Amino acid sequence: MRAAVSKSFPKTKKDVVVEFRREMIFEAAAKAFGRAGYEATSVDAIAAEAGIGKGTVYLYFASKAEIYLSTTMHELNKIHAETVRRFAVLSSCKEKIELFIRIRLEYVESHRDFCRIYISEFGSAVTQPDPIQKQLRKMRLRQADLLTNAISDGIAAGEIRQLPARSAAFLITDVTRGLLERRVLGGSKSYPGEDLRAILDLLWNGLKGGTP
Amino acid sequence: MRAAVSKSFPKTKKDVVVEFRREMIFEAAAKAFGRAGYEATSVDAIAAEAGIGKGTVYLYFASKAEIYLSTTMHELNKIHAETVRRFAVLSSCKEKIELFIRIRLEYVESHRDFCRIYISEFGSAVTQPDPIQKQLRKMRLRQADLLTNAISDGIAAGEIRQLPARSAAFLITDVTRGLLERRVLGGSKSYPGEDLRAILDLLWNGLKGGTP
Amino acid sequence: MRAAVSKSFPKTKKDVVVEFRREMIFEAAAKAFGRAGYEATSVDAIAAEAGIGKGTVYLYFASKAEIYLSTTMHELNKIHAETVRRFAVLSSCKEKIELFIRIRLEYVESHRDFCRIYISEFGSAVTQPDPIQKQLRKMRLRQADLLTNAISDGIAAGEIRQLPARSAAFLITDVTRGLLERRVLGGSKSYPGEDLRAILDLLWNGLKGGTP
Amino acid sequence: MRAAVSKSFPKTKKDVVVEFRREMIFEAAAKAFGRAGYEATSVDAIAAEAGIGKGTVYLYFASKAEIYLSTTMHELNKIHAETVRRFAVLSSCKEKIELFIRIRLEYVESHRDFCRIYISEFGSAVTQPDPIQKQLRKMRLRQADLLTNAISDGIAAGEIRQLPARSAAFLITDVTRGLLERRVLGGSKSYPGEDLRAILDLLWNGLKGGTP
DNA sequence: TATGAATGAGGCTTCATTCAT
DNA sequence: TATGAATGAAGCCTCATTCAT
Repeated sequence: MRAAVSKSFPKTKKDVVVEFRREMIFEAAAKAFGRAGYEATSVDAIAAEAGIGKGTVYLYFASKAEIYLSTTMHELNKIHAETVRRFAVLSSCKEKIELFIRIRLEYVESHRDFCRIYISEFGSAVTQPDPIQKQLRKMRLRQADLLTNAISDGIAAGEIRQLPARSAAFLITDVTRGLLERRVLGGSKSYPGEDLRAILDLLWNGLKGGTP
Repeated sequence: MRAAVSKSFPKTKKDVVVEFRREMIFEAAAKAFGRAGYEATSVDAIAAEAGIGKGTVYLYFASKAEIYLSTTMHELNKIHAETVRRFAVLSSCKEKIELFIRIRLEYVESHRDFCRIYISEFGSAVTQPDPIQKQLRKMRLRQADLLTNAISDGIAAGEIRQLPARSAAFLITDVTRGLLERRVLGGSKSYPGEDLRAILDLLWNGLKGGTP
Repeated sequence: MRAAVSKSFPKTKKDVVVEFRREMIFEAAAKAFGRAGYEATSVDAIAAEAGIGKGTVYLYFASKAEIYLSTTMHELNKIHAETVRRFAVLSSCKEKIELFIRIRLEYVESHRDFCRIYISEFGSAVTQPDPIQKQLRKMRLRQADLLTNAISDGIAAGEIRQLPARSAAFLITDVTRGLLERRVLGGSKSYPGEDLRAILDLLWNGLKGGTP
Repeated sequence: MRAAVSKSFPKTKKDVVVEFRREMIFEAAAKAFGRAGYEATSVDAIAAEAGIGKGTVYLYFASKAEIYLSTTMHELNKIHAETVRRFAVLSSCKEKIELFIRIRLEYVESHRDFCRIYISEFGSAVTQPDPIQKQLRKMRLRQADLLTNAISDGIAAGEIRQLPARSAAFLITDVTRGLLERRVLGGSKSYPGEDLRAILDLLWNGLKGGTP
């Protein structure tokens, strides 16, 4: 039994292995869930994708629901962390909004598998088992908060007009999701750059506001 | 899918009965799917909700997937039709956009059960079986087209500035979905009116454009 | 939905079918459990033994545990009922004890399959899941009570000497179980009649008491 | 099974270690099996109880079934040996019978964990895999033989009347098991002493016999 | 036409056993 | 020698679908 204190620092070899395995499974699960969604994905499929035995999965996760939730949180945390990190060096609200969207677009490009989760689960949170739903909602709020803060700052700085920051933040997250969705589903024939530029332009005009 | 026109004119009594039964099942399915999502809803549950036998459901639909798709399309068609109908009497783009959103908000209020489908399935379309996905995508495009046209008209009329109508249309549909989602999930504590007004304001400013 | 009143009398056709099916499964379950015990018997095996599909079993029983408990109670009830019925025409305690044992011996002969449950589960009650254990214990007590009463009556009638009726009753049930066990496992080479006669003689002498 | 004598005289150090380890596991297994029965006890649980690795268990036992059988035999051998040892100093049959039961009652008190095995497995022997069953039956016969001999001696000595010694012996073992069972399951509210005295009295009267 | 009993494939999870370290 | 991570067979149970009535 490892004492509470030792927990943070001296990673035992076992800890490393466990972390490695979990990461492996995260990746496989992201792919598998991304392909078919929560219900339609079997634990078998995840194990196969990870190239390990089905039983092995249960050494690292207690249940299918936990795999799902952990995988989703793991990825969302990464995106969140990167957003926070890169926000730090920016001062203007405009730049932050653009970066917010751009990070997610990049993510979608480089994580074709997981992005489907990113997109669909925010949406279909409606139908998930309850504990999962709660967590997902929390993550979503946390994401919106990044923007809410940026916008509030922008308002304070006179960069944008007086408006309800939170509503604006949600508007941006919603639009971002739609953008990603069209990228992934290929519904939009426009070059992503074009679509993005148009969206940003619209957003920005909306935020800056029609000063008569 | 039976197009109303396609089959020779006089609807037989049988056709009427069939239509009636299907309608019944649509309603029940909307409620049931809305409660729990596609996978977690059993055909049994739908039959029970409709007050008929499970076997009977299969006389009117070939499979669970078909029930789902048909139900979804049925509802979306109703929304679409109403939108078209009410667009007809409006001329300004601004009014149309507002109406587009308002119709959907009203819908959510009066169809608490089905609206979860409306919301989640646009999102989780990503993870549906392929034929379902295709149909849903088509519906989504058709919906966006209503706005695209309205916007194009607005541009032509000089009501709003020159901008890619399609991108703007998608932006509106995405924002609308987010709005509904927050209504249903109760994540937003703001009065719906407030949130809506803020969103409309933002949209409109974005569309009208920053005339310096 | 059948009203509460109608429950006892007019057996619907469905009730009959259900009863029939349950009986079928009881029989199969008795055989299967008898062969291998609770844990080692699969629901599949029971279904196969009954000649029906696995899913069908679950139309009549909620779980494996319920099958087990119901089957056991069903059989034990039959034995109990017969004992009660045949006790009614007897007056002497001696006869009752002999009948008690004889009924169970007959049962073992004619129900080779279930008798293993009868025997082992009284014994291995120790290791069953809790709700099962409780029920089994109750059945066992009920069985012993039949004898306790008979013995009390015998004491009152001066037929046997003063002694703790309950302890004596348990002694008889224990001995009976052992007798059956040896019959079923074939461990005893003595003719059953001999063993039985010896046991009865011992019991009777024990109960009647050493008249000096 | 390693008979102490069979292998050349000088026990190697290895033999000692092996014996030690097996003993450790016996103890742990007795506790674990006693808690939950054969099927519901995992090898993991046994290893944990013994404070060793799961793999280690398999260095000393070939399978779970072997652990079970060995453990049971180990305990039964201890009881048997003690019975033999303490029988040696007694001459009357009556004393021996009383001692036989008393030893087992004491055992139950001091080995709360294993006693459940002692009780249930004689009973559920019916449902064990065959090789286990055979061994258990043998142990049971050996146990009964102790009593058979004592009774035969008693008859020869005129201490008790002429009767089938073997049947009487079984009767005693059966009654003993029942006694223990009630102790462990707590079904009997009578003080154990009372129950025991009543049983002994009954037995003795039965054996000594009805003097006409 | 309407029904729901019957079915069995398939899903999640556990656990005895093996084997590389 | 000791370990425990890895495995996959096997178990319980659900549910979409069929079919005899």
